[in-house]
Amino acid sequence: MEKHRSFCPLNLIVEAIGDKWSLLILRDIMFENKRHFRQLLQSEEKIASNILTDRLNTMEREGLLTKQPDPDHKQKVIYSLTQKSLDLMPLMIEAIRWSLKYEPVDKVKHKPAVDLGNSSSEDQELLAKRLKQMHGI
Amino acid sequence: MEKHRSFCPLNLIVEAIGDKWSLLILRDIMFENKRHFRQLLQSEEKIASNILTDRLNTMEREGLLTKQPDPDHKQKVIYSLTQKSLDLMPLMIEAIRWSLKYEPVDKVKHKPAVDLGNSSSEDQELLAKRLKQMHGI
DNA sequence: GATCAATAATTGCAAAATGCAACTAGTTTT
DNA sequence: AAAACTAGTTGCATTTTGCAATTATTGATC
Repeated sequence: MEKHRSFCPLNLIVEAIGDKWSLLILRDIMFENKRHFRQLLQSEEKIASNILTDRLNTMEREGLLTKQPDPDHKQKVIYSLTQKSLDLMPLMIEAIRWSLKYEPVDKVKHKPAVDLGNSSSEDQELLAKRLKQMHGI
Repeated sequence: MEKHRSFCPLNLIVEAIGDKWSLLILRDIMFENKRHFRQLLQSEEKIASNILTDRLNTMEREGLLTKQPDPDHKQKVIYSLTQKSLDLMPLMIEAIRWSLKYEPVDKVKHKPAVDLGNSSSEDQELLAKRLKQMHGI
């Protein structure tokens, strides 16, 4: 099952989150406070529900997410970040910075991301702390 | 042709380099000093030649690489970094750090990458400068 | 100058990943 | 009881990737 093309750090992260959707799902959980399947389904990029299911399960298996039943709603599942996925924040911030420099980012619609790209490391620490509380890490 | 799923910075970078190979090709050019097709073909991960061709062309179109004929070797092509791809270095370093923390990196075989992950920002600046010279940026 | 090896690809076909629309079984709301 | 909502599942079409063989051109060797 578990087979790696190589044990190069860059390859390993590509294998882990280098598909077209995983990082966007984590973005929505991390920065948009989405915690339910239905919310994640409503991303701007319009992920298909079967892909979403697959990615959520894969990322759970990889330790990037945890699932728990919603106590207020028997049919809802709450998705939470782990330390492992939270630790992708620095990478995501570098990604945002790069895109801001080179890609046609909609800076109005995505002002929170822009702000994050420009935030100090203290602000990032603060956000990380807040997320850790919210996600019970 | 040019159609984006959204103009979110994270989505745009995923669209640009979020496939299974682009980042590894850039890694080989950036950190392994590979400059020719044949060298890139010999990556540890065993990329197929048609995929390599496709990614090189795509990345050239995206401004992540430039091609030039090798003056010493009429049938060789030299691939060079651009400022745009060089500016992915901070992201790659964060990626390396994350993998070192969470993935089964072979730290012996990939010592240069490990060292890069642990390097100071001064060392990174120095490397960037050296690469800029080598690639004529 | 004929042969052989190396170069950057290209081609054809198989396999895997993704996309899309409809559907499901159970749950909550009205 | 009916309607709407929940996290998925299913089936099928399209796209991307993987693999092996092949190609046209150039350079090096004999």
